[in-house]
Amino acid sequence: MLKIGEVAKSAGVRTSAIRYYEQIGLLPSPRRTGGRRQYTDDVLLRLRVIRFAQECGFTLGEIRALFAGRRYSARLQQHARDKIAELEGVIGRARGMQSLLRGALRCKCLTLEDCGRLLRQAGRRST
Amino acid sequence: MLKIGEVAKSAGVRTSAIRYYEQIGLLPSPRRTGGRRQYTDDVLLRLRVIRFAQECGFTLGEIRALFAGRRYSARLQQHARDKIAELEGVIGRARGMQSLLRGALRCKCLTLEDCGRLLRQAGRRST
DNA sequence: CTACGACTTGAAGTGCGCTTGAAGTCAAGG
DNA sequence: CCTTGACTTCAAGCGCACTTCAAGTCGTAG
Repeated sequence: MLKIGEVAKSAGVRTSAIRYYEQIGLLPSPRRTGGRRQYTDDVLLRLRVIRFAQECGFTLGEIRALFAGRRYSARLQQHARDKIAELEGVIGRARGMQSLLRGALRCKCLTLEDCGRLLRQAGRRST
Repeated sequence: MLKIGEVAKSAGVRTSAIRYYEQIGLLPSPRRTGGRRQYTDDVLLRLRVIRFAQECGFTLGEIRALFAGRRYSARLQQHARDKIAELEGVIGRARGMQSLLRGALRCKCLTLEDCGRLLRQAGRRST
């Protein structure tokens, strides 16, 4: 059993963030001993997934939905598929921005404006 | 010459956002006629770049820096190179999240927890 | 000339993801 | 027993990226 401080330390999150996650229903409310939260190791895994999903651009609300859904739920599976597609868009945009920046470096107009030719790629596809 | 409303419409941004961008120095303050902003077509290009960069995870502050820097500035070029590298990370994480979701779909534990094996990939590399 | 809508400014409000502060509680060490 | 420090709750505050509101101005159509 881990105290919140230990969890925070080993997960690299602040205790305030952990309490906040619990508050918004992203983490289950753990058993308490004398009012204090007692965590099992599971929470560390869960915090890792949360951080990871966050880094991929998921909001806490979306992550909560992923956790909360019943297994085998068609709606949830669809959500997952949508997200996979969305991430494809993220990747495409990131690649586009890379080539924009690389182009900018090459053509020395790193103010980006006036360098319209770089932006024709950029103009396409919005989210 | 375009009025703010026309710019907003053709760029798909709200006028409030345009004024906000100007306020924070992301868009230059345009010439005014009787107090009203008069834009040239340039602004449309600029707004496209702004939106695009935003979608790639740049903050408005960073985008402003990219615009503001003097051409040929070594510091700016370094910033661009750093960003290119950062985007590599973004792409990697997005791919990781995709395979996490795909794995979750396959193994039917779409609550993501209990599915620790999917997370070994996730555990690695932070930002 | 007047009415109307699109514009102006400045200030306050919004939602997200937390953080910070105040006031109090619990438990382990000296 | 008492102190210390990590914990508790609840409320307020913060930074970002805007939006909304209030009060007033401009210019064009009728």
